[in-house]
Amino acid sequence: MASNQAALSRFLDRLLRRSMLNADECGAVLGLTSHARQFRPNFDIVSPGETVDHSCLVAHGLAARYDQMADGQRQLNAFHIEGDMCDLHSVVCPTAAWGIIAMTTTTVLQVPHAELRKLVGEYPAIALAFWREGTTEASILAKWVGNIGRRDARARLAHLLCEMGVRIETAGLGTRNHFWFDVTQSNLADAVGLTAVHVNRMMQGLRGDGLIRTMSHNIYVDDWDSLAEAAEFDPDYLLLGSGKMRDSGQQPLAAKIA
Amino acid sequence: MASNQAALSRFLDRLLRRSMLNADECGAVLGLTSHARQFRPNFDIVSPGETVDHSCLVAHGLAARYDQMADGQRQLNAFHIEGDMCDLHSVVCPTAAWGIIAMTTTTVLQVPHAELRKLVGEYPAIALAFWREGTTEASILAKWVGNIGRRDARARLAHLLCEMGVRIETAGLGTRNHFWFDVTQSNLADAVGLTAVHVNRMMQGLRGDGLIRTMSHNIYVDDWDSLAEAAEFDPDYLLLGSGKMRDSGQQPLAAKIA
DNA sequence: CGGATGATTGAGAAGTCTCAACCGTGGTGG
DNA sequence: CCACCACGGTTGAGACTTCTCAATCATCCG
Repeated sequence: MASNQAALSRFLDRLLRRSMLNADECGAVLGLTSHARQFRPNFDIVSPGETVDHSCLVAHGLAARYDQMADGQRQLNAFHIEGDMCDLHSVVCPTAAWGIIAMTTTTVLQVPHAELRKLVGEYPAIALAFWREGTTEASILAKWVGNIGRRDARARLAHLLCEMGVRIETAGLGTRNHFWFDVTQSNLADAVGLTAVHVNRMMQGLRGDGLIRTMSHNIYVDDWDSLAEAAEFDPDYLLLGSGKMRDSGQQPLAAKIA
Repeated sequence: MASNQAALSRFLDRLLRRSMLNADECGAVLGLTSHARQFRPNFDIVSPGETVDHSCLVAHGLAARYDQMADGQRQLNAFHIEGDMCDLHSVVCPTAAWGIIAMTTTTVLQVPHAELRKLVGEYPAIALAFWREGTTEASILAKWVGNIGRRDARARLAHLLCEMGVRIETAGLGTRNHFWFDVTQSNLADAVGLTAVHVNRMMQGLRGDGLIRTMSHNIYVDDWDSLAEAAEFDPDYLLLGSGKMRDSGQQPLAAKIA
């Protein structure tokens, strides 16, 4: 279970990025039991409409949440990197309309809802930390709505690359200037609401202008500032700002220290 | 404060639609204190990036959450009808990247975070109900991503009208066949990622095909089935399904009864 | 070597945007 | 009470982005 521990530790790190938890609470998170499962690329981790009794922690690989259209088209609406509990909200809403799919070969840890509910019941600060994670998800989704609704193809792609770069860097899995992002151009198209053909041309544009290079699913951002400018990227919506909160004390950290 | 009570009651109804709360918990929600404020159309209820110490309950009117682009373009990513606490997540994330704007003349009740935190600390079931509300928001946002990313103009508008119809009907503020929706075509455009001109033509199309009629911001849906079909509308994502949950018992209602 | 998958290219079609004008209505000031 | 103004809805024409379809190329793997 060594690898399970490593993944739980990543998950805890993610929680601690936005919420303060004390030693007991951290221990409780690390004490979660889980069952590892591996998924091949393009296989469903959770099928649309499925009712689940566990949440999925991405231990290795890359997963995405998606919405399926009647004509078979697909729209991705989130990427889940290592340490993300992609299904955390299923604790309170066990039947979701969306599905979760493995982008690359992906190992997930299935954590029983019963255990998560127990945590939430025993530690109010964890309940609020989980709620805060959900709010972060919503904030990212809202940004995606704007990105897809109001930006052209080039900016959409640039924005997605900026987001993934910052998230991966924050999670300690790479840097914003070089990270591993194992998606096909067709997947990218499904994420930004474009066609694979058009994504191809726009990526050529970004490469041609010297903003990025791509080598076998490694993204090298050679000119971060220009990429961020093309994307109108402002990381505030990732809610990584200073306001880390301690909920048992019912006070923001800053207020508590003062 | 009679009108404040009415609004809190609508908010409680909304919570009870997806979560089971006992008499104490209901009483606690209804006992929230609040300060009413009125906003004229197109005025910010919450400005982008603002840090707030209260949440906003829409008591009368219509509000929308939005993302502002650098060139002044705007993308709406949610509508908030009467009884919606549009800012509930600000309890755990007081600084949001988005703004909230009044669509029509709107009265909101500002509820201090301190009170909401107290509720959440005292009643675990309320904490989970709030988390569940946030999850619902995220589910709707995810659907919007798909709607904007993967559907054409006509379907996007049809989907928005279906969503608002069902939400308004569920909230008891109208029916899906006739409801009040006080937005300009320009607002609609900002919601579905189109141009006001194109929204105009598409609305003419929906009217011309006999699906809807519009009269001074009243929407009459004359052919719901066709509208839903044009939209590929499936209300599951609104999470209004049967699975109402009682969280103190840590069991879904169905399981508890069984 | 053969086959599969993903990236790339080209050309024409379609959907949506832009700009500019005009119309209808409700509110306002003289 | 009326003229005027502002705003929102409507229309037209041309431009531009993105899509569609189909073919070719490159790489990986058995």
